[in-house]
Amino acid sequence: MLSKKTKYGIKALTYLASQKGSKPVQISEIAQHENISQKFLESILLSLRKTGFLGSKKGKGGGYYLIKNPKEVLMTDVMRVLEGPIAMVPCVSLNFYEKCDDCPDEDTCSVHALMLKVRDSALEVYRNNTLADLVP
Amino acid sequence: MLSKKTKYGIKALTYLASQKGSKPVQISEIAQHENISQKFLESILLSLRKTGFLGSKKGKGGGYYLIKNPKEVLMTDVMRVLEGPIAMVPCVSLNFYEKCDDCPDEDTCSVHALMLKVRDSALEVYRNNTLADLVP
DNA sequence: GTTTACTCTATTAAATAGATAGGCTAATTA
DNA sequence: TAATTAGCCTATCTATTTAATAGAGTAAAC
Repeated sequence: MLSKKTKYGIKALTYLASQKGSKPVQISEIAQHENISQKFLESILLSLRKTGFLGSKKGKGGGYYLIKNPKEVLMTDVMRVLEGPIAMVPCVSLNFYEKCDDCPDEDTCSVHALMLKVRDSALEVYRNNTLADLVP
Repeated sequence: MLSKKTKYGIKALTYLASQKGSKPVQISEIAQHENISQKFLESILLSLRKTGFLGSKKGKGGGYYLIKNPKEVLMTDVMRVLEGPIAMVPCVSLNFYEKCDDCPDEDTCSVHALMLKVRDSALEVYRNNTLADLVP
């Protein structure tokens, strides 16, 4: 299940990507336009700023803006920051690998084998989609 | 994240599929071989029986056994029973569709568009894998 | 009729998601 | 410089879900 954090984050990013100029957009405007709890959105945008996707400006006329060109923002990166691992199981994760404590051997594990394929197929989708592709 | 229920369920199914004869296998044997809490496994196998994947036999010499040929058990069906929807968002689910209450229009929703692609790619994997493919 | 092993209900502990509250800080504008 | 605006940060709370566990009940085999 996709978390609301990720859902809201993607919506906010595409909203920013759809802006004409590069003027900062206020949190309240994004929250209203996308039907998101403003306080919750605050924390999401903050983490997107800390991870290098967004810049911000304080005070009157302030707000958030995209740092990169939407065409250069891979959904792989967005997903990893917002949702965490793309793999459904840590033992097939590229960026968040962890060994299963119950599984004696990954090479003969049926779950491992299946989830590896699922991860690859998801990765391909995310790699082939940038933020620009999501703007309607 | 894949739930342990699904993980254990798949392991149990592949263990049963790897059996030579079609004799019932006891819960305790599966639990031991796959490092699964026996009580938890009990409830999982029960639900797999109720959904038509397994048969069971009570009393001495009893246990669980596969009802169908492993080659005819699509992972799509296994996943839906154990994990629930394959889609990461209800609004792109084939079998568990639900409208998002916050989203005014699916056709212009960026999350919807992306998750549709992810669902399709996952579906393709599950459709092209049967239980037989998972046996090492 | 005793043993075996599945069946069912109930309970509980832990983790996580989602939301909310409130004060702080920096920048703008008058 | 004072007032206002809007992002920054920390803390807390509740609901839900997951995973595990306990224990009594029931059907079949021998």
